Amino acid sequence: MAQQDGRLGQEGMATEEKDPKTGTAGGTMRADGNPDDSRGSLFRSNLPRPTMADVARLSGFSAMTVSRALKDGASVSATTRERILGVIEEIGYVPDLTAGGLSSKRSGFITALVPTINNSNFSDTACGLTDALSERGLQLLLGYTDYSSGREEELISAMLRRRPEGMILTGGFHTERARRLLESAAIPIIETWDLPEAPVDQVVGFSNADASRAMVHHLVERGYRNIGFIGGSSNRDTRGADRRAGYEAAMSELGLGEGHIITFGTPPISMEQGGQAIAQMIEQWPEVDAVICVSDLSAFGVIMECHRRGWSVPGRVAVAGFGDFEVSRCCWPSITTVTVNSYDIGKQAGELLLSTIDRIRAGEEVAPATVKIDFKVVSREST
Amino acid sequence: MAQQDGRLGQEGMATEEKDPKTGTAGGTMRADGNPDDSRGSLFRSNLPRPTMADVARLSGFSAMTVSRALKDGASVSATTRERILGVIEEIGYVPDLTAGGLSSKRSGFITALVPTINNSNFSDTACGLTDALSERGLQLLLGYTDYSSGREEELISAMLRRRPEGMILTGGFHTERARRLLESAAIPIIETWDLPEAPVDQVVGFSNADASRAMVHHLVERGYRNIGFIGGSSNRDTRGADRRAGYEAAMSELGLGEGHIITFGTPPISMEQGGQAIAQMIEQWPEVDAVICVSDLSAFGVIMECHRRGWSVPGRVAVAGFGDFEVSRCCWPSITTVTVNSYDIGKQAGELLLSTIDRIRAGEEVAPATVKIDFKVVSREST
DNA sequence: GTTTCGAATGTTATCGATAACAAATGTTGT
DNA sequence: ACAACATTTGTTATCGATAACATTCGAAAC
Repeated sequence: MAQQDGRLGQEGMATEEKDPKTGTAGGTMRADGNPDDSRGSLFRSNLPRPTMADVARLSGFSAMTVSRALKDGASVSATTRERILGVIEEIGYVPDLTAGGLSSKRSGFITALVPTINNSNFSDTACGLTDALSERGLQLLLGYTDYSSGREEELISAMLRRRPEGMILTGGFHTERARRLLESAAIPIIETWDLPEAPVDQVVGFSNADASRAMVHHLVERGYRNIGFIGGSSNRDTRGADRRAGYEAAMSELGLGEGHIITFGTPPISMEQGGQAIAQMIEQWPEVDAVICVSDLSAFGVIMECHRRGWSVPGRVAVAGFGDFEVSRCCWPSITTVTVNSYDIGKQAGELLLSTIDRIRAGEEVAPATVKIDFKVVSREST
Repeated sequence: MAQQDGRLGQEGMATEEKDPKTGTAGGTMRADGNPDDSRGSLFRSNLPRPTMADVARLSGFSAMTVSRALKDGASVSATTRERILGVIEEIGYVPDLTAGGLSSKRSGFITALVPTINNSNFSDTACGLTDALSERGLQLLLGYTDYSSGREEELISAMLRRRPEGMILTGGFHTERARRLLESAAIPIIETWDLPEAPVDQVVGFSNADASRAMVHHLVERGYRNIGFIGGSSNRDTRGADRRAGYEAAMSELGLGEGHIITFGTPPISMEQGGQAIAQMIEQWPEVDAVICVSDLSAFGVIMECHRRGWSVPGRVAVAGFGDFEVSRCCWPSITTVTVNSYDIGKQAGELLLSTIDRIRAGEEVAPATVKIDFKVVSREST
C-alpha cells in the first residue's frame, strides 16, 4: 500500500502561455520545442508498478485467486471478488497482459494488414474487424503495406513475433517467404477483398474481375460502346489489376474490341492522377464515350477535370468508379460505382476468425471456408 | 531438428471453383460460407513452435548467446552469429517478443489513439508516427475513440495492459479517470492536434481557435462580411468546438456581430450533412456571403449542394474548409482551407516520444515540451 | 454421523525470453 | 613470459501472470 505513494504526487500544471498571433497565415511548417514551461514530469519516474502479487498480499488472498477474480467464468465467492476488486481500485493495479499471455499462450492479438489505412474502404474494414474482435477482448494490431508485397513480408515477420492468434490479409498475392512464414505460424489466416486462386487458408472476399465485368455490362446496357479504363500501373495493386483484367475480358466477350487503357502512376491512384489520365485518354482516343476508373477517387478526379475542360458528364463521356466512397455519392454528378460493404468484410472476417479459433481450440478439424461478399453496381448520374 | 518436422508438411491447395455470375448487380449483401473446398489446414495444428532453447541446442551454444546473436550491438563472434542465424533460418525460428518484453521490461509498443482512422488527417498522422517509430523497431498499437471520451478512457485502460512505452493522444480533453490512469502509467504521453491549457505531459499541436480566427481574417480581407460557420454539435469534437470558438471570437473582435452558426449532427460531420447545413443556413440567414466549415469534407458537401441549387461559389456564397484534404485541392471550385501537415504531427510526435524515452532511460529529468505545428490558410477558388 | 461431492482457495511449475553476474578465452604491452 | 584487460560465452535468477494439480471446507445425501 505504501509502495505506490509518491508516484501519484500532485504536480503543478502551469497554464500554457498563449500566443494567438503565431502561425497565422504564412511561413512553412516549423516546429520548435519550448521546454520553458513547467508541467511536472515526476509521474514519469521509473518506480515499479503494482503487480498481482501486491494485490494478493494486500487483499489477503493468493495471486491465483486474484487472477480468478479478474476472469469471467471463474469460481470465486462474491465477497472475495469484491474485496479484491476493492484493493485493485485502491492501488491502481493494471494487469499485465504480456505476462498473462506468455503463461496462457494466448496473446490476445489479431493482426490485420491492409494496403493503406488512408482509404475509407480499408479503414471501414478495419473498423468492422475491431468491432468483431473487441467483443471477445481481442486487440487488433494494424499494419499497412503500401501496396508492396515486400513490405507485407516484413510486416508478417514482425507481427508474428507478437504471436497473434490469427491474421487478416488483404488480397491473395504474397511472396514465397511470406507464405512459408504464414504456414509455420500455424494460426488461422484470412485473405480478404479478393478470391485468390490458391488461398493460404480462409477467404472473405469477392471477385474484382467479375465486379469490373458487371460494370462493363451496365455501361453497354446504357448504350455506351467505346469504353475505356483508367487504372494504376499494376503488379502492385493486384485488385486493381484484376479489375482491369475483368474489363478486358468483358470487352472482348462482348465484341467491343481490345478496349482503351490508360495506366498511371503507382497505386493508390489519386484524384489528381485521374484528372491527368482522362485528358490523356480523350487525346489518344477521342471516340471514347465512357470510362471505368479503378476507384471512385480517380473517377472523381476525372469528373472534376471534365468540368474544367467543359466536357459534360455523362454527355461527352460517362464515368464509373469503384468502391462507393462518400465522395461518389455526394459529388455532382454523383458517380456510378460498384458498392461493396467494406465494413462487412471486416466484420465477417473477424467473426470467421473467432469461430475458427474456437473450433481449433475445441480440437475440431476446420475445413477452410470461403465467404463470398456480394457487390452491386449502383447506377447514378455520371452514366 | 526433428521437432518441427511434419508441421510444415505440404498440403493440397485445391483451386477454387469460380462462379463468375454470382453477385452481378442485384441482391443485398449476402455472405455464405461454402466449406466444401479442400484446402488443407494441417498447418494449423497446435504443435509447439521452436524456441530459443531449440536454437541453442541445435547450434551448440547457450540460449543467452542466441539472444545476443539476435541483438544489434551485442558481442558475439562473427562465426557464432553466422552459425546461429543458419540454424534459425533452417528451423524457422521466430523470436517471441512477448517473452522478451516481459524480461526486459520493454514492450516495444507505443499506443496511439485517434478519433477515427477513416479521416485522412488522422491516418496521415498515424503514418507519420509509424514511420518515426519503426526506425527503432517499435510497433504502433492504434485505437480509435469515435470522438468519445468514454471510449477513450476504455481504450487507455485496455492499452495500458500491454505496457506501452509511450502514448499518443488526440486532443486535450480526457476524463478524470483517464488522466489518473495516464499519470500512474508513468510513461511519456503526447497530446496532439491541439494546444491544451492543462496538458497531461508533452504536446505536439496547434491552436484550432487561432486557425479558425485566421480564416475569418482571410475572408474579411477578401471583402466578405456576413460570415457563417457550419460544424457538428460540439462537446464531443473539442477541436471542432475550438474552431467554432475561434470563429466567434474573431467575428466579435472585428465587430461583425455574433455570427451565424449551424450545428449539425455528431462529428465527424459528413459531406451530406454539409449539404443539408448550407441549405438551412441560407434559408435562415439569406444575407450570408461566406461560410467556414469545420472540415473540408463538409465544405465539399456545401459546394455540391450549391451546384445543385444553382448557387454559384464563391459568387453567391464563398466556402472555406479545414484540413486540406485531397478533395479540396481537386474539386471544382477548389476549396480555400487551412492546411496542417498531418503527417508531420505524427512524425514529430514520434520523434519527441523517442527522444523522451531515451532521456528518461538515461536518467535525465525531462521537462515536458510543447512543439507547435504551423498551419496556413491556403487561398483557392472557393473564396 | 459418516460419506460424498462440489465450490473456493492455495501451491508449484512454467511460459520464453533477458539481465546480471561469472567464467573462460584471447590479446596486448612491456 | 606474465600481468592486465577486452572479448566471447555460460549460468542463474527473474519478469508477471496462468495452468494444473492439491487442498480445504461446508453442505447435501444416505
